Amino acid sequence: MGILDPMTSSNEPPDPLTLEVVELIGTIVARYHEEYEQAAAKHSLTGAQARVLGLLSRGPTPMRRIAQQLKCEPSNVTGIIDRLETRGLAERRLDPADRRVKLAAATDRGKETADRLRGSLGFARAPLAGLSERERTVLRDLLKLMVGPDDELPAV
Amino acid sequence: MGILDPMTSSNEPPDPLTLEVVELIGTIVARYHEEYEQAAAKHSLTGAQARVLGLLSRGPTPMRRIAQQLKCEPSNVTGIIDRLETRGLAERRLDPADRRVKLAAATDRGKETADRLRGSLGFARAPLAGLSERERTVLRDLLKLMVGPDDELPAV
DNA sequence: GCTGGATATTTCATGGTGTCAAATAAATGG
DNA sequence: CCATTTATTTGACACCATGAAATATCCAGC
Repeated sequence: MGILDPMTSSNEPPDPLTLEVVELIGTIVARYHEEYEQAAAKHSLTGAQARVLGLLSRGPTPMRRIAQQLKCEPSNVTGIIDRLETRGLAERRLDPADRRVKLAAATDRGKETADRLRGSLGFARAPLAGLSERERTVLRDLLKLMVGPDDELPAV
Repeated sequence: MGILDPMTSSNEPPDPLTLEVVELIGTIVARYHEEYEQAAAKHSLTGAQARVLGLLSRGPTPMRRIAQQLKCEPSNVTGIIDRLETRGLAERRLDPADRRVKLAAATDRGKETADRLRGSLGFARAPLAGLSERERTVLRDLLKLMVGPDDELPAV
């Protein structure tokens, strides 16, 4: 399971090395979020709106699926899409295959915004610039080990 | 500067390796947050409340300082402390040195809660369990390179 | 000492995010 | 055809967050 899996958060004495890594990750997480919000704000979007718009830019998506990716209740997505819709960045379409579902889709303006957003989100590149290709390869492999088998794709 | 430093988020073609690392970090960030919220929820706290309680467990803290650590407006802290206070986890004290400031402090119950919280927050240990000591050392060094000089401490 | 400007906190209005429960509509399987 | 399940929305509520304005206090300079 994940980082917080209760079954594995044992009572072993936390060794200093592990604690150091944990703290480093905490720092990275804090920066990542802070800067993600800032990037979104530059386009007058909240973090949630930016995330959803990013999802939509991959193609029309059922409301339910968005909720799953965001790990929140479907009723919450309604509001987020509402706000994107009133700003002309997204629209609702009917799914011809199943009349219960509504597909949220990015409008052209929405796609543009998502593109510009992705541009300013090249961010995590910056700190990696200080690493050689060899170092980045090692880092990737270690992170992969940490993350485990990729059965779910990130919504960020 | 930080991860999102606009001066360095250049227009170079993003190489696939870097993108992969970025995505992995995104995954870790998402998990970290999700599981932090869950851990807080187990103690009937929101993420923000858990963070503040963690801060308070280090000692009485002026409202202003809390806002700085959370990187939010002071007026926001008022509400968070209010809610912790009505639940008997925190209290406001007057600063004898400066009668303008109020010190938020964890009550005994608040300290207990913070301790239990810290316990369930050993989480990031779990995914590191799969790494050997040697691997963790390499990971630490690479992350250190990424994070850069530690001039600010994380509030998470 | 007094006064003017800075500082710390709170209050109020407002908006976004999130949950839960209930309503509606449509699919699906007996 | 009917009961059940599934997808979405609505409404009520709590929390987080901001910004502007009010209050109280400090502090510097006169």
